[in-house]
Formats: sequence, C-alpha cells, structure tokens
Amino acid sequence: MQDRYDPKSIEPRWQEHWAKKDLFRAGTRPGAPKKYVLAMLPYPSGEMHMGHARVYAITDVLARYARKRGFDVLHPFGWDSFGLPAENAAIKEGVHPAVRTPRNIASFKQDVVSLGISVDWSTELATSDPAYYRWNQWFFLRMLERGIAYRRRAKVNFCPSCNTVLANEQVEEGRCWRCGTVVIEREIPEWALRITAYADPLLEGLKRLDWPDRVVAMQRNWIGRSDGLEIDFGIKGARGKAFRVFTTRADTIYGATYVAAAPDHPLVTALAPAENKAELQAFAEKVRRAAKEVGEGAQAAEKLGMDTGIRAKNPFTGREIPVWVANFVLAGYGTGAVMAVPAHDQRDYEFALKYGLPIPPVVRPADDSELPRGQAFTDYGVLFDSGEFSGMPSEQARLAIAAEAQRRGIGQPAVNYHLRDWGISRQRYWGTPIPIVYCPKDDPDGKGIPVPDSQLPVKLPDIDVKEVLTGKGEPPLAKVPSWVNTTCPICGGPARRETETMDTFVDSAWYWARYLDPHNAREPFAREKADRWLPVDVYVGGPEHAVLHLLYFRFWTKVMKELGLCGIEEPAQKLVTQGIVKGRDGEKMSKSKGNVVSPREIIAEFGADTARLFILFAAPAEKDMDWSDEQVQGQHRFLGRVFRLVQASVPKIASVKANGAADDLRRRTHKTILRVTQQLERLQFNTAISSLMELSNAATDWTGDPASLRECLEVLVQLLAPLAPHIAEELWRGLGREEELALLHWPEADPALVIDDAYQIAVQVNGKLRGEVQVAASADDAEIRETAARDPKISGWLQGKTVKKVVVIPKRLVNFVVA
RNA sequence: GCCCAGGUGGUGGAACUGGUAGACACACCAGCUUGAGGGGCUGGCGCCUCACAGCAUGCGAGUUCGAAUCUCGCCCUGGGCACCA
Repeated sequence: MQDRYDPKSIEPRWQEHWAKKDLFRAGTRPGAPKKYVLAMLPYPSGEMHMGHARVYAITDVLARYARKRGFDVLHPFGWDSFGLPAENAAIKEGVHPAVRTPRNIASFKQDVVSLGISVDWSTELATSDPAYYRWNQWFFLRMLERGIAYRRRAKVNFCPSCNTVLANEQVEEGRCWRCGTVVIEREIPEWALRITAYADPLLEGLKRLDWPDRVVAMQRNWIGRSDGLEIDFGIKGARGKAFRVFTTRADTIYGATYVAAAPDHPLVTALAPAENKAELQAFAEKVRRAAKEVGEGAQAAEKLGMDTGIRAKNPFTGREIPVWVANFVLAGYGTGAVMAVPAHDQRDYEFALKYGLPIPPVVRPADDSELPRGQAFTDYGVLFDSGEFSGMPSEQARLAIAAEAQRRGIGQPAVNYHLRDWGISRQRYWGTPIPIVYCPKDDPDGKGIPVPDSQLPVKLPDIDVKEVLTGKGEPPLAKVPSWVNTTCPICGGPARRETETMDTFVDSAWYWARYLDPHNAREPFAREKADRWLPVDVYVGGPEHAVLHLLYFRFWTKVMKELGLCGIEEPAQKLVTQGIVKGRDGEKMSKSKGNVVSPREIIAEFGADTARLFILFAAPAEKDMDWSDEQVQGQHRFLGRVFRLVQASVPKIASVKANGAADDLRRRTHKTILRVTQQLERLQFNTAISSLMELSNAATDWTGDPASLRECLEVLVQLLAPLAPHIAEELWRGLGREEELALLHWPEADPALVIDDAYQIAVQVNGKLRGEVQVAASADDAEIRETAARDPKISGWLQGKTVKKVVVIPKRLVNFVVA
C-alpha cells in the first residue's frame, strides 16, 4: 500500500488487472440468475462528455453491485457509429467517415476504460460494421415480406440543412431535431415501417413497464389514440357521395352546423361549383405556403376558411349545412374533414364567429350551471334539442348516437392515432444501404425488388470523399455509378440500386439484442441467448429519447417476437433517465458557452473514483445537476480520509481476530450494510455515499475493540467497491485480503446487530417536541409512557393539565394530548 | 390550453408505509497545527432570541394526537405535446 492517496498510480494499475483477468465477462456463471445492465448506445465522438460519464457511472455501479450479489452480469458496450456528424465532418474536412470513426472509437473507449467502467468488451460492436448492418438489411427484408416495410409516396419532413428526410419523431416544433433548421414539406417516395399497426400493443405495453411517468406519458401522448365515430354527411346533388368525418364527440352532432374540410380534400376539388374552383385552389395554395413558412407556433395562425358552395346534410337533424374549407383541418388526420360544432368546440366556435355561422348549443352542464359566454362549452354534460337523445348524458349519448349511425349504415366506430408510420429513407451516405434494386423490366412501376438474402450485406462502396460527399444534390450513393449499376436478381439484366440509406435509429433499435451474440454470422442473434438474457433489466440513458429511440426499440422488439427471434414483448423492464449535467454556471454545457467540463480533465486531476463519486453524490440520478468544483474536492477529500484511515489502522488491526462483540461500531457497521444495500437497490447513490461517509466518520472516532474496527473497515471497503472501485481494490489489499474484490460476495448484515436494545425516543406534548428519553427496546407502551412522564422536562409541561390521550409509537415517540 | 415532474437552510440535497425537519456534504465563521499555493484537526452554523419560548418545508384551507409527506384550491419553475376533430 502506498503512503499517500495517489489515484494516478492506483487507477491504471487496477484497470489493467481487471482487463488481464477478464473479470467482467458475461456468461461465466451459468447457474446464477442473470442481470442485463445497459447504457444507451453512444455516438462515438472523439471524447466522452459528462453526460456519458454520468450514464456509465450509474450502470457501472449497478453492474458491479450485481456481480457482488452473485448475478451473471451482462454489461456490454458498442458504438452508434453511422450517422450525420461523421458525414458532415467528411464534407467539411474531406476525411472519410470510415477513417475518422475508428479513431474516435479508440479515443472514446480509452475514456470509458479510464473511468473504471466494468465492461465486457467481448460484446463490443459498431453499427457501421457490415457484420452488424447486414442484419438491418435482413430485418428490412423480413419486414418487407410481412408488409411491415413498404414504399410510399408521401409528404415528408425535409431538413434542407441536413439535406435529408426526417421522421415525425425527429421534428421538434417544426425544426430538425439535430440542427434546428426549419423543416420543409416535400413529396418524395420513401420506405416506411408500419409502426402504426403496433399502436395498441405499444400503448398497452406501457402499463407493465417500470419506466418514469414522464416518459410513459410522452409515449402515450405521442401515440395519441382517440376513440370516436366516423360518419357520413351526405352531399346535396351528389347521390351516394358523402363527406365522411371523424368525431370523438358524437353526442354533439345535433349542433353540427357546417362541415369543415381540409383545403385539398379530394371531394372539394371534385364537387365544388365551377365558379369557385379557382378561388378554392388559390386558398389551398395559400394555406400550404403558410404551413411551410410558419412551421412552428401553428396554433397562433388565424383561422381562415372559405365556403365551397357544396351543401351537405346533417344526418341527425336532417338540415342542410354548408361545407367550408378551413386551414385548421388537417388532411392527414382522421378523414380530412370534420363536423363542426361551434357551441361545443373552441376551434369551431372561433371559426363560426368569424364567418357568421350559427352556434346552437345542444349540451348543457350536468350541474345545471349556465353555459359559458363568449366561448364553447367543451365538457361533457346533458343533451338537449337533440331529438330522441335529449336528456341523455354525453358519455351515454356518444355511444347511442354511434350505434344509431351504425344501424343506419352511415357510420362506424373508428380509432385514430397521432402516431405516423416511420419513414426510414435518408438521402445520406453514412448509413445502412437499403437492400433494394430497381429493374426496368421486372419492376416497371419502380416498386423495388428485394435483394436476396444470399447477397447480403449490400456493402457501402468505398468512395472518393471530395467527389461524392458534397452535401448537395442527389443522394451521395447515386454519384457512384460502379455501385448503383447492378444486375436484377430476377432477370439478371441491368438494374439500379436504391441509393438511399436507412435512418440510423434503425441501428439503435436492436443493438441491445446483438450484444448477446455479436459475432453470429447466420442470424441476428441466437434464440437461446435471447431466452437467457432478455429483457434488459435496467436501461440507462437520456430522457431526450423518450419518443425517438425508446419508441422505435419497443416497436422493433414486437417485430422480433413475431419473427420468433425472442420471446419478450418489451425490451427493457426498468428505465432510468438520468438528468443532465450542467456547467459551473448552471447552464447546459455547450462549446459555444465555453462552460464544458471534460471527464478527462477531472480524471487527470482527481482520478476516476473522485469523478464517479461526485457525479453520483451531487444529485439523485434522474435530476439535473450543476457542476461544482468545490463538491468535487469534497469527494476527493473523503477518499483521502478513507485512505488515511485504513493506512493508520492497519498496524492496530493487523493481527486481531473477530470476537463477536456487540459494540457500537459493529452495530453501526451492520446497519450500514443494510442501508447501503437498500439504497443501491433503489438507485439512491447519493444517500448510499452519505451512509459510507457516516461509517467512515464513526470508524475514525473509534477507540474501542480493534476487532470491530477491522470488520468495519473491511465492510466499508466492500460497500465502496461498486462506487469507487479503484481505491477499494487498493485498500482491500492494504487490509491484507487477497480475494478478487470485484467478484467477492457482498457483505451480509447480522440481524442480531441491526436491532438496538435501547432507543432514544421523542416526547411530544400536544404534538410539539418537548424532550427525549431513553427506553429499553423491551419496554411496553405503559413503561414508555411512564418513563416519558417522569422526565423532568416533560413533567413540567404536564403539570396541572389533564392528560386526555397518549399516543405511543414504539421506537419513535410518545405524544401526550392534554387540556 | 393539455400532460408529466418538481418547489425544504447561503448551496447540493436527506427524511422508511403520516411520527424528533435539515442526515451527508459544500460554502462560511472561530480556534489549533510555524513546510501559508485546492493541506490536516477541533468546534459552530435554518430564522428570531442572552436564554426560555416562538417561527419555519411555495401560498391558503382541510383531515389528524401529529403533515415536507394525505385531500382541495391557488402561485411559481422545468420538461413534453400542441389547430389531433
């Protein structure tokens, strides 16, 4: 043991020891229960940042703790190495992504190692490796066979800066999630995955997960299921034609005074009187342009509309009502047309007010209060002026009216979702090629012909970076004729490859399953391994993925189950979303603010153990935290104190043997085992560290039996091991122990020592604290009451009063209620 | 507007299923240590008080012997969604 706490010399030594002995390899305890601890797949930037350090500190404590609890632990690592940053850097600097990426990985990996993270590196994978992405292609082909993957021509979100299409989930307030550029709408053919077919299972599965409420709520909102009725509003002078509308408030149908359709609704274009057509077209064009320009804050836009001249019939009142086009009706949701009930829908109300349309109320509040003035009454209530349904409560009327519509054959129950299918085509180079070819002979419509499995992987071609990665024009792969031009798998004639690549969220949708079997060349992973290791027990990562990655990876799991690859419905049982680490100024760390604190710098200065302890101590895992240099030093001082404590104690305790004394220090020691165990189980790392500080303080003050001190220090080091593993190893050997600390079984609390034989209990008079008394654990209520009443401080408060009631809570308090 | 999370000392944060609010740290103050540059040790530290008492967990009610914790109403902060019919 060295004479001074010097992490710089201790830490690399133990990191080397762990690696040499291969201590963190999964699958080495076949009979033991498994634990799969997973950190979200990082993009390999050249250097780890504090957010990463926080994630890995958390997963590492859990992995190390689980190993010491006897679990067979899988704590894997890999790289999300496809993606835009590498490609953009290539455009700027001319360095091929395939050159830059391995350099970045090596550098990042060194950071992970130097933080002391107990990774099983035999699992390591990189998504840009053809051995990995061939299985993306394989999954795509399986989905194609099942109709889950399909080609569509749709309006898509296009980021002009990233020069690519984005999925719905990748647009935030009308802007690109990555670069913040306002997204524009384009109509481009693309490949999409039918995630909407899984909307209900995705919704259902949320109920059984141990995930943070906010993430569950976000997913639920994102999926956005709404239950309602689709019903036809017949059109005057057009027999058999009708505006089909979707409503969740069928109970208000007697108040529907007009139909509002999306400006480009096909029936409007088809049926509007000739004299209105030009104007309608101009209106539609105007709305389209506004939508494009505004992008965000769309609700602020003024409601605009135009009477189409078409007349429809309200199927319940039988009255003729006008059909308007309105800028607030979305072509892509529901049926692209709504029945407008101005008295009971705020949007319809504002619109009706503006254009002078009637606003007849048909639902009144259930409590007989007045209908609100100047706005719509949108709550459920009781129907009136609604024919045979008058007097019915809304909840009931919704169903009754739907049933009647169904009976008359003009409507049926319908469900709508906010969730859209996942468009995965990207007009970029550094991603998985979509395994499709187009043959003019066998595929004249350009639907796409799947590349046969035997030809997978379709590898990315090597390219001249300057020529191909220009950031402009058609997709980069289209500029590589030698790659684009291929032969048709059906006729063998000339054909062209699909030149777009897959969204990188495909890569991260299933990497966690590939970790189980990263070198399997026959299948994505073996079923038996899936059965052993899945689902992930604890998944740790940033909350920013609440509706991106975390939705896609749930979807992918359901598909994998359908394909028989695994038996699980949900990929991760427990999710921890760690808070962000802010800079010294309390602002989010960013290069432009110049407030970035790098883990490298902290490890170099104070060591990995200090960095880990600080990160874990500063705040509960899910909360944001501010960087504080003072607190970092505090943790460094704590480790220094523990180091000196052990060092100074060694001569005193070297030769003592345990003697089973039940003194204060031993009690404390065993209570601490119990508490820290519970705290780690609950992921309360900050209080676990406080408990260790308390124990260390108690040991420092101890002047009693050296045997108790020895046990205390050994336990202290054991409990510290998952949190600050390097110093723990060093001290463990310093105490003369030779076992592999990282695998050595977690200490157990002696039940006899965690129960005290006397307690300090609080004494209250009328609920106010008036004193404390010491009572034996064996004392019954009457004895406790007596002892408390006799206490001089208390008796003063009781003097001359009548005791009406006494509440005794064993081990805690006595409360005298007096008058 | 809707949905989530959260408001506790100078600061980060503790407080088991309602039971001694402020653990553990940081900062600060006083003292000790004559190798003062992020060193070690001892003590103090919610507010108001010399003390006793009193007041304190965003605000206001309520339930209870007893509320940071439960209920209702409001305010504020952070995050998400947002013309979704």
